[in-house]
Amino acid sequence: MTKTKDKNTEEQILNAAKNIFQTKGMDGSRMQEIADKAGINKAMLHYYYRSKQLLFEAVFKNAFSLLAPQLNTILNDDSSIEDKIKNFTVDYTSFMMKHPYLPKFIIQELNRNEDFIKKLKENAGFPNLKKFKEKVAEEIKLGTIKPIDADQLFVNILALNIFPFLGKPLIKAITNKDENNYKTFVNQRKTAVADFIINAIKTS
Amino acid sequence: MTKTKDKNTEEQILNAAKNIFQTKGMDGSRMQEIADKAGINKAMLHYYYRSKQLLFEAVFKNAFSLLAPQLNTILNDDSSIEDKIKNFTVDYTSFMMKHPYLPKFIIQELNRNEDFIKKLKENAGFPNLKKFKEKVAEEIKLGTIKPIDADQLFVNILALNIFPFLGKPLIKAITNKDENNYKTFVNQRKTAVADFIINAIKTS
DNA sequence: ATATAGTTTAACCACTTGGTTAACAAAGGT
DNA sequence: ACCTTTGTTAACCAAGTGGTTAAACTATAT
Repeated sequence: MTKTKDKNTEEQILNAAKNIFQTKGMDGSRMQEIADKAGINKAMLHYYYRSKQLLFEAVFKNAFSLLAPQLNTILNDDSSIEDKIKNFTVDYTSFMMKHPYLPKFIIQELNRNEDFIKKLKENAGFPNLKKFKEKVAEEIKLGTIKPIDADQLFVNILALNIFPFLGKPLIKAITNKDENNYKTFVNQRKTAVADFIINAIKTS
Repeated sequence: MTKTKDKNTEEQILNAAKNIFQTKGMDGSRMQEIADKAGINKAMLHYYYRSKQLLFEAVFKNAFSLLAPQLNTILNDDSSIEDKIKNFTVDYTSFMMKHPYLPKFIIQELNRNEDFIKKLKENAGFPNLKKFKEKVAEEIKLGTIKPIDADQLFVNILALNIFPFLGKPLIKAITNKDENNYKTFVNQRKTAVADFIINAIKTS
């Protein structure tokens, strides 16, 4: 409905496609709806992107290329585990509050087509756990954190940060929060989650 | 394709519909495909369930009625927070390993149609946090656990337990695990997650 | 046996879907 | 000016979509 003007057609289409695909998913989206939102003829979608599948892939890769760097910061920098967790939790949550559809879009579409991730894995910049694992091993040896499997720790960090954006309708219902309460709740998690994780792993 | 015989038609349809809807979602599922899997004529779907929407709702309610009791155990029993967490983590993960599509199906469809949860909320047996909150407050007062917002704790528990079933393709790719490794990984979480949470909240 | 009600099917229908086409307009180079 | 390339549109198309129908089959009661 609302069309964002003043851009060249190709970018216009990509923006509209982002909007529709990310809210409705591949299966729930219609080419006509994307064309309408872009304010152009449906044939233009095919002129620039050939098919729904290719247009979708353009949107998906674009979305994933926003998520991956978020993960890489925690994985590849040289700070302590504690700092990694603190920074990641604040940064990731702040970022996702600006792009609330991103996590569900990526998770949902990866579940729909598991082959998709294979292509992404070949890309440079795909998240790699090597350095993170070394750092965890090092800090366990130093005694600053308790023994824990690095994969488990990584998944825990991810889970605590991503889940509020995936399970929002369920959480809102169970905890009886309206949109505003929920926003406050998620904001509090920026520090609450970091504290929680650090308490769980730091040596007492 | 594979049809499970020896049941009355209505149940046959519901089983096929479960199978298709839970793997492909409402938008990605076709009535013809459900009919094929049930081994019956497509008209029978409408004979017994009137429309795709109603058939879907039958499947969804059925699925949610499996999930809700899982949550209620942790919320409504009288055991200590520590025992709640230990039991829930083992029980929930074991249950979901048998029904791996359930979490993504429910989360995805709740995101697709946020109104849906309103109907569910009216149902008796919809998860309620009252007793859990009281228990958390009590243990904080007693000093057995550190001060923490009960909603945050609840979401943390949920996140750590559910996320591995939502983000499986992503986690598998990042942690470089095949199907078998992943199964082992999730199995280890039955105790690892409980320990993690308890470490995070117990008073030192 | 025969009527009655419930069950099942093949064929059909209107509409939507992704995608194509042919004609046309705009721009750019010569 | 003229031609070629690029961008854009309305109209169209075949395949698929959820849903309906009328006829046939099955069982059960009378």
